[in-house]
Amino acid sequence: MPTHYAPAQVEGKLYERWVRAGYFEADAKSDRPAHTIVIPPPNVNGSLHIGHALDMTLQDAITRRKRMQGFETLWLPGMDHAGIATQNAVERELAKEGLSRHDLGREAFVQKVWEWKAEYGGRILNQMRRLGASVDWSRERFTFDAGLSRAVQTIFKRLYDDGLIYRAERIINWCPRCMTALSDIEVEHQEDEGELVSIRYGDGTHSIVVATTRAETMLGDTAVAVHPDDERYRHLVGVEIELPLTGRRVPIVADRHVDPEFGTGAVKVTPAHDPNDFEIGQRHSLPSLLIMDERGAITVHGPFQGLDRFEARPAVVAALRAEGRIVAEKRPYVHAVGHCSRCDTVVEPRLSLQWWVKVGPLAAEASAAVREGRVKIHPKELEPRYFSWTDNLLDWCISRQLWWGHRIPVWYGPDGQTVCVGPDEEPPGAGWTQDPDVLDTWFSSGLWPFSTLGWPDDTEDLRKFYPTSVLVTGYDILFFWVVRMMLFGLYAMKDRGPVESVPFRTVSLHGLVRDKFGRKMSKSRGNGVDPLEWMDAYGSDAVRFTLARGANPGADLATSEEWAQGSRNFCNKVWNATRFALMNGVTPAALPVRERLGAPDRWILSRLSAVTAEVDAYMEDYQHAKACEALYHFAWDEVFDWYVELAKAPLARGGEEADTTRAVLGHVLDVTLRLLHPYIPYVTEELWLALHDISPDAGDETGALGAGEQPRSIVVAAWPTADGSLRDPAAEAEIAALQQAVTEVRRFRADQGLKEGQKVAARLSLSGPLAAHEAEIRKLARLTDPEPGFSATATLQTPQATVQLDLSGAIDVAAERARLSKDLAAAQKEIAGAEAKLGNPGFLSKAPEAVVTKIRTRLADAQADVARITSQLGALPLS
RNA sequence: GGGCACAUAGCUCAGCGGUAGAGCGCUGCUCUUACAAAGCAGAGGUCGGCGGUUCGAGACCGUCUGUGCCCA
Repeated sequence: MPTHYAPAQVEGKLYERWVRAGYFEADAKSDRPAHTIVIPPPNVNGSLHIGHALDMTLQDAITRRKRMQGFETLWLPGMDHAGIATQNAVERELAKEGLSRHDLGREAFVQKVWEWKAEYGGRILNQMRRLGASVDWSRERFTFDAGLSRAVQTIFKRLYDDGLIYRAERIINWCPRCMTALSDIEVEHQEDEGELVSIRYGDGTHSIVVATTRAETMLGDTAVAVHPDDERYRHLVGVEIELPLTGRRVPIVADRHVDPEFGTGAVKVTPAHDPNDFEIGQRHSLPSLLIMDERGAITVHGPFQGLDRFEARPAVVAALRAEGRIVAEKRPYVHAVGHCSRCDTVVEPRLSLQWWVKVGPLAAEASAAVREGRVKIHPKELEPRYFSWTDNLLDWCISRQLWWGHRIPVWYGPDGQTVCVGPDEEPPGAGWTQDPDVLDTWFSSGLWPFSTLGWPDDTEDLRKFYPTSVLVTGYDILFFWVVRMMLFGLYAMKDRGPVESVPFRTVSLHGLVRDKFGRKMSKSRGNGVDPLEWMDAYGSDAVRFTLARGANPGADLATSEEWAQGSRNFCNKVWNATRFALMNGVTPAALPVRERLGAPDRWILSRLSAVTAEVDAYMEDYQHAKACEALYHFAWDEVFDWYVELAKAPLARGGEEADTTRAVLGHVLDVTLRLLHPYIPYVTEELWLALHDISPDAGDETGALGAGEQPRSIVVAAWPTADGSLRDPAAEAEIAALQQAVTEVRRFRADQGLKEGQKVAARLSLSGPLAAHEAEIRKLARLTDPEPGFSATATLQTPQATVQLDLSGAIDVAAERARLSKDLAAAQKEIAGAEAKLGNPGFLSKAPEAVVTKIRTRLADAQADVARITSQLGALPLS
């Protein structure tokens, strides 16, 4: 075995072996209880970023533990078709050849996208393999597959027939670059610098000043609105005034939604290009004038026709200025502007005929499922965020003016008829045309927890694996994807009743991965990290451990290359500790009877039992950071640093004692590797196979294990359960005293500047159970037996040990005095604190008995420390 | 403007009513036969400010200041 773990040499080999053995494939016919996770489907055109790596690591850890626990585990992989992003990508390709999708035509273009997908799509799935994701590849799904498309058509038809999908003309978010409608959540609001221009409308008789950041929209104004109680304008309500540049006259209307405090208290009303203005228009039966085409160019006849909206804006302002209409200008004026989340183009609100989901009744169900505890949001602190969405959802615009996506299954007849076609129905014949639009990608990924299992058919998979057990995703996805799945799952599965219709029993939310200073990763900042580069440099396990170790529920995690290095170091430590064991002939064996175990054995087994219980509880509660932390410290500090050091002597002595030590070390390593496996699967598998003397190349791995069959991989080895009978407080106290004595001597040696290898003669006086450990203390503290002429030049004390040392010369009295004085001060402070409490009648009468006892013990210990340290100080030479 | 978080060691974060913790970084010393990707030892914090509740407050309540996020 090499002295360092080399991830690149084992990862690929092991992953292939796992897949070949079928460990990750779920069996719907199994009678084991199911544990299901569906992956939040990444974009078909995406590649693995650090956030995916975190999300997948956590899902894999959960899944691997459940698999080891004997659940029939399904972790289902797949991707979504990412309508806008994918269409954009292919259009960019076409543009290089000077072509647009319109040159190809709809059918040929969609075919082109499929070809593109076959060639470039799904890169991320291979990257998941590298990460070690134990997904069931036989069940890989794609939102645009035939089966999932059938699910989309089915639910569309049902919702349509139930009156929950309708078509209506409303203001939508329009992206003039993508040339499609967007839903509210696909719009990102950013603070942009713009201008606020105040314009005087009207003429000599009546005039009014309005302010706007979008001056060009005045071409589409059909009114000016003021608040009905606004004294300043009351006399103008009902009057028609001149709209500059257009030759039109528009009314002044009174509307309660106008804020009289903002600006002049009068607002221009452009019903076709602003959601609030549209509402005002509806209330006052105002006409709506569309003044731009789909690319955002002005369509109004006159000097501005054909100008892009951003060219038209200054042109309109200039024209107004020429007429003396500009009353005030504020520039720059910072305000929130909506941008397309796909291409960052400024979104244009636009009156448009689109398809909508009536969300109200569905959202009420989604809200109730969480309020009634049928679905748990973890951590609970994020529940308000969930409710803030489900309780305030507006109707969802689901149609997109794209070609890549599920086409809306609605046909229009020659005489204005409309028919929605179900999945097994024939479309109507000649003279009918299908709606040209496609559905929002989220419409299909909202079905993911059941469409992937074969819905709408009543499949074995669906019966076995739905509802899914837990959904693991970032809190930033809560409001769109999670809520969508809740809406659809509860609706599509309602026949199963309230408890069984939920898409998942728990939503486990993690945070965002940030840089080492806690800043958001971004392209402009250049602080993003490529998880693949880290995998190359430090191994997949190191990347996984770094992410899992930082994953506190619902909280962002800062990460940096140093921490990946630290995780790599940890993996290497595990490697070398196991390597040590193997070099000493350790193999897992039955634990010897208790009588044969020494105190170190009983101590480490006791700790193992405690840590097993702790880690198991943390993982059950999705507290990965804490589970990793507990494992890290147990493995490194306790097993590798102390137990392995204590094991060296008995191993060297040989005989039955060595056999016992080998058995205990083998057991502890075996369990520790299994506990670590969900987080660092590769190195633990490599070592576990070595420990069990199984060749990974033998090809003798078995899939589902039969009764009594030995696992040939840690992947299917049993998850450890804590053996409470191994708990041994006495042994823990005994080893703690040993550690205290050893550390005290080491500390003294370091303070005195003694070389590490320099032996020091010492006389030990050990009390209680510690008396049995003189040899261990001498070895670990590098103390030799006193020789004739021994002269104690320094004396060290711990509660159970007195160590006299012969340094054969003067010691550094000042250093020792400084040290002892510091300890003395600490002990005295402790006494003062304890005495203050015990002298307080309120404390004695009101504090719980256990706390009072604890303080009394602490006082006594501190008093003993003061006595001991004082005597040590007194014994020091004066100079 | 509305809402929700968060302020603890140099950095990033745990702790959430009864002795201030971790990782990294830092300071010494060591190639001690698993590991220098290591070992040993150590330094470092009036837990953002001010009030309050309590026998007792990083922890609970109020308030101020600062930061972040979501929505408008």
